[in-house]
Amino acid sequence: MKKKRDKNTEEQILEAAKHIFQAKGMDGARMQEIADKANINKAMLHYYFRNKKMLFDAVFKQAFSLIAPPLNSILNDDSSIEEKIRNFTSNYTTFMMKHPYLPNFIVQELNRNGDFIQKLKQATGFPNLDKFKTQVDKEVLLGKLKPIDSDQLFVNIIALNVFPFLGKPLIKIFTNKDDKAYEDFIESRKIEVANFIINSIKSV
Amino acid sequence: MKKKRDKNTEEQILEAAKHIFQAKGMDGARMQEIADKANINKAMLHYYFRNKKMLFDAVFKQAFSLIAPPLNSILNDDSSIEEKIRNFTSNYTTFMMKHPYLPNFIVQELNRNGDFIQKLKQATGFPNLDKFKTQVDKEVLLGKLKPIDSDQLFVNIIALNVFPFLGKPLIKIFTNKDDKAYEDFIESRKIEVANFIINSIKSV
DNA sequence: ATTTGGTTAAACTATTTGGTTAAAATGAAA
DNA sequence: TTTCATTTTAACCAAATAGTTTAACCAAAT
Repeated sequence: MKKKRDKNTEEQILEAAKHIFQAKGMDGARMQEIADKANINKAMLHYYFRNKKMLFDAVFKQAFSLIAPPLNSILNDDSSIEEKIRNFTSNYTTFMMKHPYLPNFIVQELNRNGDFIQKLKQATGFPNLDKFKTQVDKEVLLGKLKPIDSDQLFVNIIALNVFPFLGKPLIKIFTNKDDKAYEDFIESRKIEVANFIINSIKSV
Repeated sequence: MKKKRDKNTEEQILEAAKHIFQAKGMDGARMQEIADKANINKAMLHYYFRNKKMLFDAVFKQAFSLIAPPLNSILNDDSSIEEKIRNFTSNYTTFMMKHPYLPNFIVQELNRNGDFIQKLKQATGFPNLDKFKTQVDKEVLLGKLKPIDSDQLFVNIIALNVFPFLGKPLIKIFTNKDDKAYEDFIESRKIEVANFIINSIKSV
């Protein structure tokens, strides 16, 4: 009467689903392809996750949980804005280089399916900007930073760090880079982007 | 023996296909849905465009042609880098506000289908960065700009202008904005982003 | 009026695909 | 060894979907 619950199978499915969904999206992915990748009978996908939507949600939630908490912790530590920016830029680029499909996957599916961003907001570790915003305002008041709206600054930081992964194909043709050159380019952004931002906002 | 060729039908199809493909992507779009939207028999889609792939390509090519040539002309006019940045930021944001699905559509499908970016490069009006790059290098040498790699600057400009549209759902929850607030936020970026960039790169 | 090339609609086809089912295998506990 | 819940497999199924075919339609040319 004891459950055996081969945790391994469930993980194999999730791992395979992650690959397929991230590469092809919800609509482009095929349940059979996921099953094949996991070396498992297709019925198992339904046994463990009921249907495609729920399997997808599980994958998405896991992907989002990789991104959000670290962002949250950087945003809320006790360092200065300048340190936060340098820290974030370096860490996130390093992380994204290891998970290049992630940004596109999340942005894409969020644009496609608006309602399920609401569910995410409840999740623990969902980024909270309050501290960051008051800190920016304070440093502006103290004269450490030039006047800037904290939301604008936040979006600028994210944009400069995330876009290069979203727009990889565009960047490669526009700037005539092969894969190696692109990788070097990204690598150097770990510090270049931080400098670019600090240059712009730091008081002289 | 004369052809009647109701040009209108073809345009209706393209218009409907544009809407559906941009909202749902290649995989999520349904030929029947496109036909319904165009108020036309599904067989017409195949009569005019042969198959789904070719219809999609036509839509994509048209979308890309909306984006690329204006970028090219701004990049290659005779104004200074600072003017180019202000000009581009304002014009592109205005344009994107009228076509909010466009950036996501292009980025998405380019990431999905790597090979057809090659075809685009042949198209006339494909952006050429040479003049922009030499101009940046020159202004750096003249001391007008602080030292910066022209590719990095280019990507930063694009990132700051395009990301806010790609990441609309993310921005809305992270910064707690409803649709109106988001729109105001974007509107103010028409000048804020240019200031942000100029602040960073202009020599003091 | 008839022919003719191009256009449109309706019905149809073949295949793919998400999901189901029923039976077989597995393995821990009694 | 028997029992019995849990896990796995193979065969199915119904709906959806891209694409095809065939015949009707229409406007202009003869």
